[in-house]
Amino acid sequence: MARTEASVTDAHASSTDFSRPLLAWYDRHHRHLPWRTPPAETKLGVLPDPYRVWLSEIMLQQTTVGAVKRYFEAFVDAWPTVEALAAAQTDDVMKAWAGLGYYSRARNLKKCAETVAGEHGGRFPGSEAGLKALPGIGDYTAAAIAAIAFNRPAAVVDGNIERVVTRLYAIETPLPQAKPEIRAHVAAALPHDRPGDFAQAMMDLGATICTPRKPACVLCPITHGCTARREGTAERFPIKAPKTEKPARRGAAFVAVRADGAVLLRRRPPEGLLGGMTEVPGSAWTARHDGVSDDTAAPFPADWRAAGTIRHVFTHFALELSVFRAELPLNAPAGDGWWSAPDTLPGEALPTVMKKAIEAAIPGATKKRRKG
DNA sequence: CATTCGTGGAC
DNA sequence: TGTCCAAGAAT
Repeated sequence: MARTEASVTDAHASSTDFSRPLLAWYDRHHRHLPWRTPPAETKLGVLPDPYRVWLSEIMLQQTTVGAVKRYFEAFVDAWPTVEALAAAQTDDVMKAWAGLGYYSRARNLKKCAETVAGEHGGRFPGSEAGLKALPGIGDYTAAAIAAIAFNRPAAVVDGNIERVVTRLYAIETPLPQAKPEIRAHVAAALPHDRPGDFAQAMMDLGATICTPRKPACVLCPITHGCTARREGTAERFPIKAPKTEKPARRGAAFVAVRADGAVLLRRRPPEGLLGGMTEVPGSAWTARHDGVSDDTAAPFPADWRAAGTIRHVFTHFALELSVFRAELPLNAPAGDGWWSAPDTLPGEALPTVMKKAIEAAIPGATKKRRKG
């Protein structure tokens, strides 16, 4: 059944002007986050430190607020300014990032800090174009920093805002096709007095009310102009293209344990999967099964013994890793890698899949001990 | 425009 | 256990 002309007109007229009720809701119900300046202060003209905004935005790319908080605190403790981060050792940055995922973000974070410190006098550009020219900063992050840290009228569009807007206007076009249309709606609604609060209000709304499943429409401050709400179809949006299934890969990992408990590690290539991170020696990860149930792929001859199998799911494939363990003498060579003692192992730049492999061979070896 | 790039929590 | 997916960027 076709929509009446009156309902379309009404929906459009009320939806384009949702910024005021949204901001009023944000003033009362905003989330308290370590990197955020609350609206009571932004309304007085107090803006957050661009360094902290940038750091949080990079960490929050495809990553939940809950996971980011600890890392954010650790980073600002270790490196309080962009100059401090620029002067840091890249390996220390990778170690601090270990476990957060998408490690190209950490590599670009360091490059970006060096550029800002070295070529911009330690100050982040305030324009979207200037920000987007920096490593690791794309459309979303440039707009977010411009709006939040500099109060520039930038149209911020993240996953939350895509969901909110596609529901407000019942946009049937699938993502990412619908992105320009979504951006136009955001730009049309943008309140020029509070662009930073508006962006954060939209994201808070998406994170706490306009959620992917079971949205709390009864609590929504802009439900009045929402087409999907009126039609009872909120949960259908946003429409997304079907995703391809993940292939399986297999491989072997070798945990060499020296007589003093040290473990043999090596560095992965700087680009690509887990680029620049630390690993134990292992085979290639292939779709085939050969050479993973025995020690034929071992980096050197030793008394390799099966220590179990671990599974880990990456973004685009699932991995099954056969883990082997061998005891090596104190004078065993490290080759291209290094021996990491039991007290240094937990602090290494080990991605989660590698911690799982080491844990299979040496339970507890990668756990960080609490002081005291 | 499609792929590649992690991880852990929610349901 | 499986599935989705979270403040996306680079190529």
